[in-house]
Amino acid sequence: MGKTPTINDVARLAGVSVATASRTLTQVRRVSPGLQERVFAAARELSYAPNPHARALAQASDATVGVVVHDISDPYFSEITNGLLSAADACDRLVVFCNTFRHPERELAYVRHFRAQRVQALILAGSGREDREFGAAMAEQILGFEAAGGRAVVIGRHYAPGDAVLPDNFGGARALAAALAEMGHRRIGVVSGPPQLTTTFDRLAGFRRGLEEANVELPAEAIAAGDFSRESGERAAHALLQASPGLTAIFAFNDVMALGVMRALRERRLRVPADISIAGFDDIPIACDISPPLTTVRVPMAHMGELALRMVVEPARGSALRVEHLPTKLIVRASTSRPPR
Amino acid sequence: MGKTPTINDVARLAGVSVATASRTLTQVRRVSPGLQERVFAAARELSYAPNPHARALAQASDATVGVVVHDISDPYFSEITNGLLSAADACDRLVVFCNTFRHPERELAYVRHFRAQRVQALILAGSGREDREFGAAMAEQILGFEAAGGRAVVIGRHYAPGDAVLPDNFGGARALAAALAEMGHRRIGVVSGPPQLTTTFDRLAGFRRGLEEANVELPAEAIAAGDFSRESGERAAHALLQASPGLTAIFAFNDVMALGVMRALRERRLRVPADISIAGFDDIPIACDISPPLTTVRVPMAHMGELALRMVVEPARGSALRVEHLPTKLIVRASTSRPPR
DNA sequence: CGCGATTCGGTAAGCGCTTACCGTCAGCAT
DNA sequence: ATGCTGACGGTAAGCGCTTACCGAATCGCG
Repeated sequence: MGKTPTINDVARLAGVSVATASRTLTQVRRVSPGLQERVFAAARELSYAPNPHARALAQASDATVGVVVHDISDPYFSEITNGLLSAADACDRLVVFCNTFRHPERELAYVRHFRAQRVQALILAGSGREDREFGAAMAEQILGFEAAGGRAVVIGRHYAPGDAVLPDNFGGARALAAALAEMGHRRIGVVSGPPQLTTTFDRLAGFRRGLEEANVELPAEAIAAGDFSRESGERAAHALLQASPGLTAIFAFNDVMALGVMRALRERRLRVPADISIAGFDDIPIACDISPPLTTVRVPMAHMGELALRMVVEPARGSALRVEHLPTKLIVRASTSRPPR
Repeated sequence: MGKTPTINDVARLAGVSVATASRTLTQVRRVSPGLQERVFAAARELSYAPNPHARALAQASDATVGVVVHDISDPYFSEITNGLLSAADACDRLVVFCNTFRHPERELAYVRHFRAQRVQALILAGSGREDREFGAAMAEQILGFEAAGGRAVVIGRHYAPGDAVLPDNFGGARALAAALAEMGHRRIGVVSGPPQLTTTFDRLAGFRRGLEEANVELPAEAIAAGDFSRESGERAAHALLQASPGLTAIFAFNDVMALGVMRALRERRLRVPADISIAGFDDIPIACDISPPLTTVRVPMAHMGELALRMVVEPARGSALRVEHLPTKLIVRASTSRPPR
């Protein structure tokens, strides 16, 4: 009848015990070639698929990888996700995603959920937060998770323990500052990200450093915070130009906001880059497709995803935390040029 | 010690049997208020989290929703996914994603995987295929899944049984054809999608119909197939202009390819829309942010995702297949205008 | 050729939960 | 009062798999 076959059926058909069937199927111990063959044949004949829950229950852990993402529809995260998924496919792992919609509580809730599910690995793919309380709560979760044998990797700088994949936000922003200064810009506006994110913090610090090194000032009113969404970029640009009409360049902390900034500039009939230059961060795929193509800092997003997945899957070697620093790269395109006059 | 608490611990602490504990926690049968209270208190005190695998094993089904997507980094799918996830969050469901990278075999493999996992619900979020063999194989999987009590929803027209969420690809393309003809275009190029996808089929059919109704021809050499990627759009546009230099408009079957087309036109020093008009399909978020803003057909992607999730989660009423037809809407922006002269 | 060492199958005990089934007892009609 | 019903707790049997443990068979060596 229609029942899905169990390992018992396989064992019976192969004429062996369930132990032998299980062992051949999981390769956990040598089984003589003859029996092995019979078991495989039986499994194939029944088109047997092991019940992952039973397996997870029996061995008290689940091979899937849990991923917590801020916002999957943000190209930054889609790219990371893409890398993650292709690496997962390569090593035959299943990945479960959760979207926090940028709510810290949800982030914690999802991590707790994954712990309950006994996933083997956990990837935090959002930025970390400059928030003591949150950091402590998350650290507790992660430590508990790892204490129970789980493996955790964070993407971006977190105050959570665990292996990490870190893009060089600081260096990228610094290089961009240097480049803008070099072009002759002296009055630069910044559309930053949510202040509590470490990503925002690092990009700002890097940009500041770069400007200092070039002796360019960055007054407080030339900084407006966005939330990494297009709309926020648009709003911030208007605010910025209101407060400091003489800006010759605007740096948005991600490309998505840079798109919003561009739109704001169009509304104000400012030409890019003739009247004002604009730069973003990330180098999302469409950055080179818009007109003018966007100057930005390339973050190897897909690669970060792949790396994170591989780190989480390969066995821990020793107990040393692994931290992979990934370089970012300044990509100068047509949206920036020397300032007018 | 560090063991995670089980329902036994909760029962013991509350001074009841595991059956009572389980029943209070799952609300499956009335339990007297007094005991109920004690169980909840015990669970809270131990910060008990049920083991989802044990639960899935015991009741032979798993509350998570499996989603099969073609390419999560394609904005079309990220938007659907976003809708899916927010609906899932609202009803407290976990969602597992798989990316097929557009390989039909993987699509089948993932569906099989989800069946093995006994997920309660399955969403096929990619386009269907005009492929008899594939359709049959998929239909078999879906039927088997549903026979075992699972619920399946497809997004887009599939040859698979199951509830469906269907955007009006035909109508949208037809409306666009009418609009272009109305503007005066007579020589229109098409960058279509992968020929085996039902989405491609329907958009082409709709566009054809619209042109016929306006007495505009669509010769075979004015159609080039892409694969929904930016690069393919760029290549196809070059091919098209090579073959038919006199085109006054190009319709790309999705916005991502339209971006590629735009780039190709820029390379050829053609102005949009002064020299040539261009239109896309989907209305992905950046469609209105590029310059010129893209004329396109809006597909309610996020809404489709939400709807699919809700359909899959709410109990089946009767055995009638539910099919939700969703309208699409022509959005005319600056990338189209009347043809030159 | 005997004996310990090794290999490899099988038996059975769980993993943590749900739920069929049974027993108890209060409440009610007769 | 008695018997019946219904409500509600508990007992225990799984769900499908892994794996510790045991014992039989095989091997190599002195």
